[in-house]
Amino acid sequence: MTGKESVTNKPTGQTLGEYLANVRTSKQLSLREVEEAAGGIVSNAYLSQLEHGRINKPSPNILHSLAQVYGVPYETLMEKAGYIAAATPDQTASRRHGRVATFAKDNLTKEEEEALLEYLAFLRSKKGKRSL
Amino acid sequence: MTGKESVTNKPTGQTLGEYLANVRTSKQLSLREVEEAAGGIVSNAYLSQLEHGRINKPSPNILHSLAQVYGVPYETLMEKAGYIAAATPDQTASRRHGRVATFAKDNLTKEEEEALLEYLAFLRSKKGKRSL
DNA sequence: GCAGCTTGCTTGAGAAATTTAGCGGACAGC
DNA sequence: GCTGTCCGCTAAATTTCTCAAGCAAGCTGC
Repeated sequence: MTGKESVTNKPTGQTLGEYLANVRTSKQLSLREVEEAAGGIVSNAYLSQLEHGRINKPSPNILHSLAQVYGVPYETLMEKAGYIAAATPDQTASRRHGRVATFAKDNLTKEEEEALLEYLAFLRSKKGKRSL
Repeated sequence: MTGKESVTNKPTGQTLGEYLANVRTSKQLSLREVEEAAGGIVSNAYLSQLEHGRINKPSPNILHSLAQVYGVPYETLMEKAGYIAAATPDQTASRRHGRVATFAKDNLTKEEEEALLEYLAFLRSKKGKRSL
């Protein structure tokens, strides 16, 4: 499609539904077209409910899909859906981290690590299976 | 209800629930700890249902959150939840770099990862109890 | 004009997902 | 002993989401 982004939307007091409806009509897409463009992740029926405010908090993956299709920032939708509060333009992208990665690194003791390495070696030595 | 269902130690056939339970216990996290670490995106109650296979298709954002907290590849969870058709081991191995952070030394295949997690859980279960 | 077809949207029922509130058990401190 | 807190779990209530219609409007050819 022609990349015509003349969608002048100020994140003012628009609800999620209003906003979505606005963007869609601006781009002159039908509900069914959006459904298709989203790869079926949102049904046209569901979109309708969304635009009419019958659903308060669609799950983030739906919003993500719509953000893609509409070419609007994901954060905007997330904010309007009430997942992230307010959002001063400052903290849009980098919210809180730290905690998440903590577990990632590991809490293996040395013994455990050795045992696991050994076991892994064992696993690999007998690798002859072809399943899956 | 106390389904002792086949605890086949065949790592390949782990369900989403089994896998999640496995990872969590390996890391010695309680349900409520995970809830907290995920920023409240998954409730402890929900996690419990998840681990017991009472939920078929948790939404991708939940899975993503858990993947972050547990440090396991998102794709693995997505696949186990049935969103993407099972990838061949080869594809999975080379697909991305989020490999098991618990054991980042080696490049583990998905099967190996599962086997090791299971084994680790086994190791720790013998070793004694949690001292909090 | 009006049948038949298509396109855009809406609706309602029902199946899932997700949250809230609460249970009984284990364990520490008093 | 009690008391409080944490654990995993579950039943029930709420909400999201899907699916199968339905309605109105704009065609087309007759």
